[in-house]
This record gives sequence, C-alpha cells and structure tokens, in this order.
Amino acid sequence: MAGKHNHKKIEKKWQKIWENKGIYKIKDKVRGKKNFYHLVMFPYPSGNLHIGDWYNFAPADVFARFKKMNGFNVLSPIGFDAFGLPAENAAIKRGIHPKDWTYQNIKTMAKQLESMGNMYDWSRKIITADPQYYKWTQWMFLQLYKKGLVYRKKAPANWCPKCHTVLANEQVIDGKCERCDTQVVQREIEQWLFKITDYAERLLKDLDGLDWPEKTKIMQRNWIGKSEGSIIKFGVECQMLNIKCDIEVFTTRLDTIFGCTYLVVAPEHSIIKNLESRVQNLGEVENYIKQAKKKSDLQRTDLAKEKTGVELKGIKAINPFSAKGGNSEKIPVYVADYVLGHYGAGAVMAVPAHDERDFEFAQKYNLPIKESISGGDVSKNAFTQDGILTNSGQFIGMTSKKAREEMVKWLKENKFGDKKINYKLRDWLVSRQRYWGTPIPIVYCDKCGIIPVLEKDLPIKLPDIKNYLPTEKGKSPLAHSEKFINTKCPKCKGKAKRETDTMDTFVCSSWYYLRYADSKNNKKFADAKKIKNWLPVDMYIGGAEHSVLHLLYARFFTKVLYDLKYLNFKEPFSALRHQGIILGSDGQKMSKSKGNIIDPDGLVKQFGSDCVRMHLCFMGQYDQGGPWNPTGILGVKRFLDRVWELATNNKRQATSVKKPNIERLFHQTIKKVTEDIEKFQFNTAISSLMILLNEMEKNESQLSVANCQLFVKLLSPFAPHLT
RNA sequence: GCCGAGGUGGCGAAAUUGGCAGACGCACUAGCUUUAGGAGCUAGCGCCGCAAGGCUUGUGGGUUCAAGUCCCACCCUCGGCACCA
Repeated sequence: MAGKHNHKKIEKKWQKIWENKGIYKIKDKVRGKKNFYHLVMFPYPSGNLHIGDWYNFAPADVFARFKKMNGFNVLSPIGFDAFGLPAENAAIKRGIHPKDWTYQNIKTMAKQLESMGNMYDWSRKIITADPQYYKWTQWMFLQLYKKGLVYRKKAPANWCPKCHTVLANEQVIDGKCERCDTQVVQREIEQWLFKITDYAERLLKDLDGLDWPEKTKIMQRNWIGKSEGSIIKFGVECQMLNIKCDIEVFTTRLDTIFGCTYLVVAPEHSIIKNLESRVQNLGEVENYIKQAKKKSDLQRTDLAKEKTGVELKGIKAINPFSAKGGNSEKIPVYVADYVLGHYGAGAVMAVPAHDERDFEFAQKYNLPIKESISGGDVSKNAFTQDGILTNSGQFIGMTSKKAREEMVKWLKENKFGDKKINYKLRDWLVSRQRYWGTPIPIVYCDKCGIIPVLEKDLPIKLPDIKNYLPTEKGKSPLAHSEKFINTKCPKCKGKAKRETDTMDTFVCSSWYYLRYADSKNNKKFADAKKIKNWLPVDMYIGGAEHSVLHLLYARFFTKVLYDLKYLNFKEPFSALRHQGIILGSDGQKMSKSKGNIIDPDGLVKQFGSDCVRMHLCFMGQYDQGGPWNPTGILGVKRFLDRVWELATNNKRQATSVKKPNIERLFHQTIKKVTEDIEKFQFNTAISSLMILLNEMEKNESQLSVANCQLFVKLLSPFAPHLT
C-alpha cells in the first residue's frame, strides 16, 4: 500500500467495491438499529452537476455517514426532479426534445453523482417524469379534487410572455419570471388552483415545533401573513336612493375609525358594477379602472410613489359609529389602485391621520385629516402607533388596545361587523400551458361537464409529440395532439376531451420524499408500513431558495394526506438545514456569461473526490457560502497526502506506546469532531483533525497502528475513499 | 419602508455562560532539500515601529477589574417581503 497517494485508483476501487457489495442498499428494518431518514433536495437535470450541487450533497453525505457510524440505519436516497420549465427551456434552446434532453442529462448526472462517493441507495432512484412516478402525482391531484381542494377559475394570472405560460405568485420575482427574468403580464385564463389557503392556519401553527432555521420559519410566517382585525359594514347612500347596500372593509385598526374621512375600493370591487347607474362620473371611473387593469403587478407597486384615484361621485358612505349616534356623517368613496382587490374585503376605510398611505392620498386630493388617536402631530405626518383615543365618542380616553376590543363588541351587538382574520397567502395556481409536465387528469364532457379521470385509468401518459413548443395563444402544446385530447367520458362513456394543461413541477416535488420509502410500488404511492418505517424525514438538506416554494407546498401535501388518513404525521421534514451559495472567485454569482463557473469534474480529476468533498466542508460555515478560493483546496490536498503517508507506513510498531498528550488529544478530537458534525460545523471538525495530525507527526516514533487506524476512522465521513 | 443574517489580518475563517483576539488553512518571506519544480521540510507572518513600546474585531458612546462577546445610537453589506389596510 505504501507509495504516493493515487486518488484516482483508490476512489474507483472503493466505489466499485461498494457497488458490488451493495452496502448502501438500505433495508427497511435492521435489528437493533434505529432508522434515520436523511434527504437532500433532489436536483433537476440541468445538464451537469454544478459545484453548488456538490456543496449541497457532499457535506450532507458527511452527515449521513456520521449518522451511520453512530449506529443508525441511514436511508439516503437520490432522484431527479425531471419535469418543468428549466429543463424544457434548455431543451428547446438546443432544439432537442425535452424528454431526450432530460434523460440524457440524468445519465450524465448519475455518473457524476457516483463519482462523489456518496452513500446513496440507488435502488430507490426516482425520476418524476417516469410514468410510474407521475401516475401517483396524478393520483394526488385526484385526492385533492375529491377533498374539494381543487378548483377551476378564470382570473387574471401571471403570464410570462417568453415561457408562454402562467406562473404561480411564488414564481414571480420583482414582477419578473423566476426562470427567464422576463416581465410578467396579467392575462385572463381558465386555470386550476389548489386551495392551500384552507390550510393557512395549520401551516402557520405547525412551524413552531420544527427544527428548522429560524429565518426560514419567519419567511414562511411572513408569506402566510396572518393578520387579525375586523370587518365593518359601511352603509351606502346614493341620490334617488332606493337601493340599500353596504361596503365592507377590513381593518386591523378599528380603534382609529372615528378618524375615517373616506372609503377606498379596489378597481375590481363589485360595488362599482352594482351601483353603475348611480355613479355620476361613470366615464371617468371606467377610464380609471381600465388604466389600472393595464398595469402589471409590478407597475402597480412601482408607481407606489404617486397614488392615484377617482371619487365615485353620487355615492356616499356612512360610518356606522356616527350613524348610531344620530348625526350620520356622509363620507366620499374613492376607487384607487393602491387598494388590492384580492386582499381583505377589497376595500378600506381611509384614516389619513393614522395611516401613511391614506395620509398621502388625502393630501393629494385635499381630503380632511381627522385625528382620533392622540400622540402625534397629524398635520405633518400620519401617527401610526397605538395611543389614547380622542375625538371618538363614547370610546374617548381608552387605549387603542382596549378600544379595539370594545369597538368589536359594539359592532357585533349592532350588527355592523365582526372580528376577522386575513391571510396574505393565496391559492396555488398549478396549471401550466406547457408540454413538459404531468398531464392534469381531468376530462371535459359536453354532457357531464368537468369530470376527473378514474384512478384505474392512471397514468394519463404524456404523449411523445414532435410539436412540443409553447404557443403564444396560451394553449398547451398538448392541444395539438388529436390522439391525446380525444377520449371517452369516464361517466357517460360519450365523447370527451382531455385537459391539455400540465401541472406545475412543484406538484411533483411536493410528495417525492414519500416515494423513496417504496419507490417501485405499483398499487400505492407507497406502502403504509414502509412510510411508517422511514417518515417523517429526520434531516432535510437543500437550498434556502426553496424557503417558501417547495417547502410550503410539501408541508401542504403532507397535511392533506394526513387528513385523508394516508399519513400519521403532520409535518414532512422534522429537521432542515440550508447550504450557502458558492460564488465565483470574483465574488459574483456563477454564470456562463461571466466565465466564472467552477467545474467540479475538473477538480475531482485533479484532486480526487475526497479532497473536493473535504474542501467544501472546510471552506467556512455551511449555511454561509461565499466566493470560491482557487488555491485553498491545496491545503486539504496536502493534509490528505500526509494522512496517507502516516497511515501506510508499514514500519509502525503494533504496540502502543502510551504517550499521554497524544491520547488526550485523541479524546478531545473525537469529542470535537462528533459535536461539530452534529451541529453542521464541518469546518471546525476538520481543523481539529488537522491539529491532531500535526501533533501525531511530531511524535511519529511513538505512534501505534491503532492510533493511525483510529485517525482514519475519524476522518472517514469526510474522506470515505482513503486507504 | 418592514423582516432576517452579517461586518474580525493580504484571503477563507476560529473564538460569544464576558477572561491571553486571530486556532486551522490559503497566500507571502527566509532557509534547507531536490536534476528540476507549481513537490517536501524548517522557521517567520495582525498593524505601526530599528527598538522599547503603542494600536487593533464596521463607527461613536456606555456598563465592567476585564468587552469581538452585554447595553444605547448610527453606518455599511447580503438575503427576503413589499401599497396586505
């Protein structure tokens, strides 16, 4: 064994031995061992394994091996998130069929993954674009459908003009498409949605018990955006009135209601249509609404600096508190696009004295500013904090908090409103007008209407069509395929047509962690017993970019399946860790155009997989990332060569010479490495191993074979191929 | 604007129940060694200074025998949200 450390030969050798012996084929149960489900977020087949993928998978494998050495029966599976826009766009760009492109990439990437020497159980591999897999994605859709959690709606949707498809709200970043950076526009399309909002409260509450980064939990909480307030009915008065109606508003600051000097409704608000005949300046109003609708979401927020609106002339609202007091005060009603149609009641009571937005609007349109909470100077600025009520009838002198309680009581007693909780979370739009995705298992029958496909008819296979390019009209490419669309109605057996949209790829990844437990099952998405053996996931590792998307959707699916009694747990991922992002040596985000991409294959060739794995662990804090240092890896290379020298020295005496310092240092290092890996502090674990090696070399003559073997063992989660 | 994370040598970073700041590594310098090296070994390496000595954890205050660590104010960088009433 002595001689220079030849990583290429050794790594190949061990990888072959591992494979032949099948030591990473994990049994569902091993006597005397506890199961540990260790999972990395599966990659999408982009073409090549990126250094960022390595940074996710390599340190994660260190943790998995560590757990295994600690006596757990560790499942560490891998697969491919194969459907979706990124893969499809890349294929289209190269003029290759998405299927060919994807499966070709999977082949290369599987090979690259094997070169890492991770303890993956390849026998459980899943590919979400395989019919055996998406059969169950479709089955999931049907379960949600049965439970009333799927609905169809024609509504303005985020449309990416370049990808030719609708996007979920979560996929629109700064008004642009998450994938191609194109400005997203609003477009009216019929589409399918999942009622994730039904689960808002549970998605919020169940975060508390999770061992997740606090940051991620906060991001999810903010995304769900719970706010507690009240709903208030303002009476409406028109000239020549015989219509009696109300405008409902939502507020969290009921205590400020005596300062309300006008109402604002969103351009989408139904009151405008309903009272059309009473609006004296209808032309002006309609024109304003038209202008507002033209704006994209981005423009609506970009124009935040300058608020605009139009009064609905001829319509007045009556504050219920003043109405009851006898001298009902009539206040004007405006339509303005700073009020959102989809949140709360789509209308607000404007209190310029105590709300910055209303203040700005009131100043611009010369509306009265009436103080109702003391503590600020409302002639200069809106005073938005809580305080003591003034100018507020029977509530004068109360604190804001107390007033809110008393005023809700009053509202309820007088039937003018009630408490109300609102969430920012919106339903999950899952229709995609694209080829490369799971077909939605729905059929349209002239007689029976919209009918779900029967479970026994699954999977509805994605046809191999040549014309897979997205269309500008907003029709899925599947609409071209006569063979695909024409079918029989599952109910009346008459002629019917298939839904041609495919599902958002996040649907595929919302349940894949369950499939690994039983990836080849033909009868169920996974056997209940096998699920019980492994789930929930004990440690989940992946990028922070999924903080709200994938992680929220997966939690939603788990809860639905729990309610349907398929699962006995409510949360899929008990513990979660994120890796940081590795930047180019120039400190910039890696990209082909900047030419700063680090190629992991080249590094492995030059330094070996152990060295690359270890360097990634040594770079710094795992969740931090940072610029790639091109020379830093040399230190790890030297270290591994020195370990090799020490470990392969045949002349070493078998009997241990008791050297107290060394023995003590061994104990300290074992403790430190153990604690640090548990905490994902791989960098300091390695540094302690380096310190130990330095000491060992200084006392080389006194080292025993056992010392060296122990050292190699300590090192083995990081460098599993050594010796 | 709001929420979150962070700011320590030339570089990546250690160290926070307050106790010698800079472990470990990269780069660098000198010497040894090698036919040669971008290999190996030995030594040095926060900054200023010939030295004695002084200074040093984003900035400014404060608490303390003692502060990177605690308190107050502010600046900067990164990530997220963004008219959510």
